[in-house]
Amino acid sequence: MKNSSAFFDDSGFSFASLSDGEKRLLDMLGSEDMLNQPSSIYDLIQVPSVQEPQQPVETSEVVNDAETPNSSSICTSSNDAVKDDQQSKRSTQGGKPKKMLKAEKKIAKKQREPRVAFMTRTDIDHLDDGYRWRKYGQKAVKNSPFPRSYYRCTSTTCGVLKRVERSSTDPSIVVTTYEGNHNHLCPVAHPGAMGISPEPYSLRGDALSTQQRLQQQSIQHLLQLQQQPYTISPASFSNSRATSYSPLDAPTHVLEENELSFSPSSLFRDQGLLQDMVSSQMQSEKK
DNA sequence: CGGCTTTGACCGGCGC
DNA sequence: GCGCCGGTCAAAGCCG
Repeated sequence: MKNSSAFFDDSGFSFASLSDGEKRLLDMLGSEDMLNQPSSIYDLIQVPSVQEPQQPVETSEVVNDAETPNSSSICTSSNDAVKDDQQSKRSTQGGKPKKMLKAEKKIAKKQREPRVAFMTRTDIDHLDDGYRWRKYGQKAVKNSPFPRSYYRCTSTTCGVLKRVERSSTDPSIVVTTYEGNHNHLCPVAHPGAMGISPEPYSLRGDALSTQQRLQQQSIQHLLQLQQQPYTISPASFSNSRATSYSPLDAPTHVLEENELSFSPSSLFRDQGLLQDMVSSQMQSEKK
C-alpha cells in the first residue's frame, strides 16, 4: 500500500498505451474527442451526483434529459452508443419473461444514462466513494487478465451502476465507470461546498484507511467540480503544481492546494498525479 | 437472518 | 446466420 492518486479518465493518461478494450470503453465515453479537443469537464466528470440545485449551466454541450434533470451533461457518445437499458430490462425480468418486447427495447434504447470513467492509481479494486454498492456480476474481459466487476447502488430508488476494472496495461490503475446519477444523498459523505469536510467520514471513519479516505476525497473533489462548468487547462496542468481548471466563459481559476480541505499535495507529490492528468498526447504535442 | 459476493447461465448487440 | 463478447440475472453460499 503506497500511493493513491485519483484522476479522471482521458485527460489523465496515455490513451495510446491502453488496451483495445480500454480504448473501446473510452471511445464509448467520447474520450477521443476530448483528447483532441479538451472540452467541458462535464464531459469528463459525470460523477453520480446528489440531486441538489445546481447552477444553470449554459453550454451547448449540456443536455438535460428527463431521466437526469440535474445532470448536466454528457458524453453524448455514451448516450448514443447503446445497448439495452438495464433498468427496463431488469423491471421486465423481475417477474419471469427474460425477453423484452420490441417496443420496450426501442424505448430502452433511448434512455441511456450518462457515463463517466475515472482512472485511479490504487491497489484497491473497489474504491469507496461514499455510496454503498452491491456487486451483481463479474466478467472476464477480453484482452485483459483482470476481470471487470459490476456494481449497483444499493439504494432501491437509485439505478446508478458502476463498473470497475484494472487496466491491463498498468495493473496499478483501476478504471471506474459510473453510469447514471444518484437521486439520493451520499450515505457517507455529502459533497457540498468546495471544501471537503472530513466529518462525514466519522460515520465510518475507523473502517477507512488513510488511502481510502484520500481516494474518497479525490473522487468527491472531482464530484464537486462537476457543480461548475470547468474546462481543463492543459497548459496550467503542465506548468503548475496546482490543479488547474478553467471555468467556462470565466477567467481561469487555478485551484491551489490550500483551497481544498484535503491536501492534494500528498497525492501529487512524487506520485505524479499531475503528470498522470496530462495526456501523453498533450505532452508529445509540446515537443 | 439480512445483506453481500460469487459464478454459471442467459440475453442482446455487433461484426463477419 | 453464426459466433464472440459485454452486460445482467439469480441461485447458492458466505459472513457478521
